[in-house]
Amino acid sequence: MQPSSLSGLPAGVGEALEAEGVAELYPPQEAAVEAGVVDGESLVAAVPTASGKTLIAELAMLASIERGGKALYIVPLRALASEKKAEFERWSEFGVTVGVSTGNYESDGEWLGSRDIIVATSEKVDSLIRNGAPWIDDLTCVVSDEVHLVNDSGRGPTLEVTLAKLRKVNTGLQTVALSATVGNADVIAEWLDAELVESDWRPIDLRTGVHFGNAINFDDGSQREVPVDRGEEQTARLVADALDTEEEGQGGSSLVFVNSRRNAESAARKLTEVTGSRLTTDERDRLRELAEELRSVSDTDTSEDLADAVEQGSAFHHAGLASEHRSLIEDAFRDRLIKVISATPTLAAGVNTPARRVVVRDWRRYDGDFGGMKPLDVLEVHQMCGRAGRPGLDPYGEAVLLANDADGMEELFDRYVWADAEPVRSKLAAEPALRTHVLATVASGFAATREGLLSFLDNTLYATQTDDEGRLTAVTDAVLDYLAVNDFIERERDEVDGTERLSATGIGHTVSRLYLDPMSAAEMIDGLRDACADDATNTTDAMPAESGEYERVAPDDADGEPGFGTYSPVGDADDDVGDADDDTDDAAGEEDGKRTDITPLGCYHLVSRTPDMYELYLKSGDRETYTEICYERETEFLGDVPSEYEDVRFEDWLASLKTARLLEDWADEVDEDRITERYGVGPGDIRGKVDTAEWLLRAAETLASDVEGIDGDAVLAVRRARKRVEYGVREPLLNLAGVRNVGRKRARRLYEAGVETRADLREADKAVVLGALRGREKTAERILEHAGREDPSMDTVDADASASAAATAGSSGGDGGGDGQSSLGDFG
DNA sequence: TTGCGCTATGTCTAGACAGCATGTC
DNA sequence: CTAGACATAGCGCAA
Repeated sequence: MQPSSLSGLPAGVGEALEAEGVAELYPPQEAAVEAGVVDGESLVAAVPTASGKTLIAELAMLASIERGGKALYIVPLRALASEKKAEFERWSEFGVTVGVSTGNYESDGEWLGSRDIIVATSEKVDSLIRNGAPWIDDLTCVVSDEVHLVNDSGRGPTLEVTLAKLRKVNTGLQTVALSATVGNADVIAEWLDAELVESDWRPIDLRTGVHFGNAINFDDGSQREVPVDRGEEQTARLVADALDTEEEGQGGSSLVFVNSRRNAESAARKLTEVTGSRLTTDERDRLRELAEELRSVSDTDTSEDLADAVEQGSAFHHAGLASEHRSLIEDAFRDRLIKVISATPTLAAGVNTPARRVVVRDWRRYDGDFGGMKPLDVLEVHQMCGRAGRPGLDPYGEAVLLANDADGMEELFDRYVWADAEPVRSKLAAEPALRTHVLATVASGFAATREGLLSFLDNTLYATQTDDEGRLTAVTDAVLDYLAVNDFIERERDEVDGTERLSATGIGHTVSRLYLDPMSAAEMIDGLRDACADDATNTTDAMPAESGEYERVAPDDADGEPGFGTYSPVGDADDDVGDADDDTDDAAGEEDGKRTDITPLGCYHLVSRTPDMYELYLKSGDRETYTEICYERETEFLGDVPSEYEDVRFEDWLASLKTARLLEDWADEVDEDRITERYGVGPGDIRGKVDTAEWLLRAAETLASDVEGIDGDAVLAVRRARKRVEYGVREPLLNLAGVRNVGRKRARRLYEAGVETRADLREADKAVVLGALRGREKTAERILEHAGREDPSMDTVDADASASAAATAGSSGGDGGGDGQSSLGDFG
């Protein structure tokens, strides 16, 4: 079937596709057309990755737009949103416009309504529905990419409920669901009233095999000789073999999947021996440049190790990397500059990074709940394998699993090579998921009674899958109780017909719109109220002692009451607790003359113990460290501190305290590398935590001003804490850090040089500013401009030496151009 | 006593969505 | 029911 033979598309689209090289539709695409995607039929396409799924979606969207409609494309990852947008923008010559909306990035509110195609994450779509985005009603076509995500217990329910809502608002909405090949695509099709196209067809052949001994044994019965010498690593040998195989003059790059960050890093280091000796001089030069760029992203060991490996043509990839690291690596890999990446599953589901050969080195991963090493899902391994085969470069892709012996090889063949992916199962009937979605469903008017709610939930995948109707009802009732107790919904019995009416309270609406887990909201409200109540009854001793030591007093009543231990301050310090270099006293706190007992640490702990913040893991020794801090700073926590004897709860509390301390360190201008070292995290983790904290603190501010019993001082305290964590600076630097292109580092340098505020920036001696910014004229000019200075030009200005010295003394190390990584507007 | 190399024991473990609008004399 | 890479402590031994 030729693209130009399709009717219903905007004029010229078929020809344009043919000009792009799509002479014939792929078989699955043809099947989709036959099933009626171009005519507005709903469709589930369960086909392998990179087999032209996107084109199926494009045909549906373009045809829908041609009929005067509007399309929504739901992506599973923020990073994919921009990738898809760029892809769809090639239709702009046919008048098709594209907009993106994710938590991160938004191509302007009102404006979205005028776009023909909108790309968004499922959570963002959910949020837009909750907030009543007007264009939702205008949708005629929705595409859900990677629908098998409904199987995920954390995020699946959101996708499920969101699709149900879209279809409810918009009867006759064309639903196109793109899925990996899963065990029960038919059930998904049944749920969505859609036609089903299922296929294993791939445009680039994929050979899957298992390496054992001296050869890879492929699923098609062929073998490839890859002898492993004694003392040599299987992985290294396979990567070398791919590189040495010249196909059309190209050595093939590889992707190695491993099961932990540490393994990813150590594998990358080992693989430098393979890649380093196979580089041209030109590649070496370009890699050195890339390495410098990577180093300047962040002053951490992770950054350094990554750059060292990259200089040799090898890289690692995991969520501890900063996002700038990740995209630099991905781009360089696509450009074939980097020869091998060893990665955790980040890369399996993320942006498109095909390789000639994929090596699945580890097929088991630690899982605490499982109690050991758990075999990966078949679906996950298939996704990894699916990354093999670069379109236009490789005649076929190779995916290789590793076995140590014949038995192992047989097991891998049975378990993964021959196996079909697991069926997808809805995870909706769980309290955390329903807590959020029941509230949102009631708040945004999709249901007004318990029965209405249950009948709405009948439109979900869960309902079409389950044979146990009772379970969903039971969990829903439990959740309704929870929401009512916490004052998020109201239940009123109608005197006439006896039905129970459900409605969201004011605060319930707010929680729904803020996209908070109601439990997070409840925790934050309780904590802040508690602090304000203490404040009112206890104004004189509410002041936290600056350096006081606290000694725990065991609960005085040993009866069965599950109460909390009581703690009281003790005047005399008898030992030296805490790092000397780590004083967190915040002199600036007193500057406004009004002391509130809500400290940043208190705020950070409050949001850290919320279910919306995922926990940092307590390592050995952490228990003691943080128990100690818990007593030392007992007065700062908002709400009750659980007793040390209440094991599980206390453990969670300490884990949250660890997160809170990380945030506090960040807000105290502790160097990034100190933080990564101290908490055992990567630069990417810090950014993630900071972002989440920022979001939750902002939500806490909104809640606090909406709710009874929380005073204005508390709101201000939360705001201050939020700004400090947002910019990563102490109080006095807040003003400076608000200037674009001034992050925590530049703000500190300017401050040390005597430029203390935005206003100073406009008045200050340019030589001083330039000195503080280490002589970088362009940076200085941009900053002055953003500060509102009339004449930002730095021509004829010489850097002031003493300012430069003061600035350097203030911060450690860190050269390279990309400093100030905490500022959003930074560029390379 | 010092230094070395070995083994027993202990430690640690993937990923990632959301909101929101800034400041000024 | 289930792991494995790596670091560190602890030990025996030889010089």
